[in-house]
Amino acid sequence: MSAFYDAVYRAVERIPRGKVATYGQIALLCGRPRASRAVGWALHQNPLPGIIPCHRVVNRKGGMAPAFAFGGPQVQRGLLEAEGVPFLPEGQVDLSRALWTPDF
DNA sequence: GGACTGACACTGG
DNA sequence: ACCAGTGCCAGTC
Repeated sequence: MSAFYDAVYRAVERIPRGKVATYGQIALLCGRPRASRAVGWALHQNPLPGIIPCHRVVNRKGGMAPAFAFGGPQVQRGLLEAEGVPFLPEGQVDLSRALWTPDF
């Protein structure tokens, strides 16, 4: 387990309820603006399910991975909707309103 | 140590 | 605006 992993998990946990963040955002918080892929890797490992809300992490399109883990995209959508995240009829997150901005 | 892979992002046509 | 190609980073073989 590398420090980068910890940084990724820390960033993901920082995402407030009702908001979502893109892999790029997480990578930026980790100090690697171009490590979006590595972020996906870290989340794929997901050694701490339950404390790591991976469902709050989406790609820049607001969608999700084709092979999501905890039961399928439908489950993620349900979790996000339960948190108050606005969804588009296309089945994607409305990044215009739900994108988390690490202001402080 | 080198090469391939993977839940992405960006630029160019 | 959409499709294709390239770049990035960390992990695993």
